[in-house]
Amino acid sequence: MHDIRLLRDQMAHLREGMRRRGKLEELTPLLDRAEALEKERRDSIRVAEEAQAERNRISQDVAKRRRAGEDADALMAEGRAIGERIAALETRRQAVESEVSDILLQLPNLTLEEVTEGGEEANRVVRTWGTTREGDVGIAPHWEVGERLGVLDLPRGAKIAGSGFIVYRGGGARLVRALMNFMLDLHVEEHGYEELWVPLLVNRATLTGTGQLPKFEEDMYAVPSDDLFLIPTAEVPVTNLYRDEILEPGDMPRAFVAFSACFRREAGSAGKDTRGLLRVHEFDKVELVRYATPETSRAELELLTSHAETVLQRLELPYRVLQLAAGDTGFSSAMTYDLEVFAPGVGKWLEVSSCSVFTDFQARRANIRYRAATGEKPRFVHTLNGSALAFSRIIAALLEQHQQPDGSVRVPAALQPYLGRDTLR
RNA sequence: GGACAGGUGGCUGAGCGGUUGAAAGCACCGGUCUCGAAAACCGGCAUACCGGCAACGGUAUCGAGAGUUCGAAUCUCUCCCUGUCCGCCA
Repeated sequence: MHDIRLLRDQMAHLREGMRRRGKLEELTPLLDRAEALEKERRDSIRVAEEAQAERNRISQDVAKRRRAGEDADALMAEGRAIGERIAALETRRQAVESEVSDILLQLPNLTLEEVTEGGEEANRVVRTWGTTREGDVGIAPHWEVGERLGVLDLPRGAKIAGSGFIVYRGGGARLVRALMNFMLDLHVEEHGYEELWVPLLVNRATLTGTGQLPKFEEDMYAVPSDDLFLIPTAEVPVTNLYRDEILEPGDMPRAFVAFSACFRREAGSAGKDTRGLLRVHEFDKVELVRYATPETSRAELELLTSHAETVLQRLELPYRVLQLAAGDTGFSSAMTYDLEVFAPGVGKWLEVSSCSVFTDFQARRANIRYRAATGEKPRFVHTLNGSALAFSRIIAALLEQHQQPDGSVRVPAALQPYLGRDTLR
């Protein structure tokens, strides 16, 4: 969410930001409306507050007369009339304010200067790592090798829950557990993150804080009887950890890592990438979240991304890093790197991580602040997050990239102590 | 799920429906005293928004929301949270 003050004194800047995302034409009516409403909002505040001040004066007079034993009926009648006027003004003011904030919630974040303009086609590969097995013949897609090795049981997953719900078994089940421990240990012990274990069910206030609500309610699994939702990512509970709080000097920066299952209805993507593990309703993920100061957040994006990359390197999976163009950058993000790993069995680059800096866009919405020094005014933190990493696509990539001619799968050295074996066969 | 008891400023804790933004204490900041410190004393000390160059003025906020009233921290209702006891349960 943007600062409402932008509507007052930085309209040109705001319009330019929308243009860079390729959204100016679409959003111009909203921007114009918001600019006018903000003016009306301030006018209506002034008028309503003047009426309230008068009512307060009258009430004081009533009290004074009462104490003096004088008659106050006329004043009370006047107060009643003003009360009605105030109610009307308040109603109007609330309508204006809620329309402004509705619009504000629909405007995407401003991307950083260095983010290139344009849509998906303007995404830039900033670096690659490792050698892909693109073109190697005879590499089976992960669902085939997974079923053959007995590590995946897709039909039974579909039976007990539905398509897009996975049963891992034997070495596959242990692989999930191994990935969890491997990634958490790496980030805690080598990268300095605080480990968290968080609820998978969260309330509306939390989802509103990170922006899933009110706009994306349809994308989530819900428990209506208790008004709770299954989290689509650990970003939601973790970023909200300090919602409505002020961090004191010395509490910054913060770095959190959490494992969680993630639940996505994928309502709009039926029929796309439905085979195997590429797009599922429930998957596991280790998520990194950082609270930074405005001065360091840009540099922390590089740091966070490098932490996610380390996981891929240790798993010996070739990958590339994409810097997303403004038009492809997510709604709340100011700058995003996507990490894509190559899966030779399906012949595709798979997105396994998205590392973003949100500037103060999320923090304003979730009201997460910090004090740089004792006595100073609180400022909004800058939030960052990135997956490190999402399991199901990583498992797909492992089953394909490390597939041997005999159909077995080599386990990368970093994972062997966690998995207790060097080959899945 | 049931029964009680609560939710007031950074903390503790007062608060008859009418100068209560809110007593008092602690903490914190400044000053006096002191070689310095402690103690003592004096003063200051919430946030947000609106208007104003500013001084300052105004409005709102006592868990959240709605209501009663000329006027609500104080009365009514709904919800949320915390504590204790009971029930149920991995």
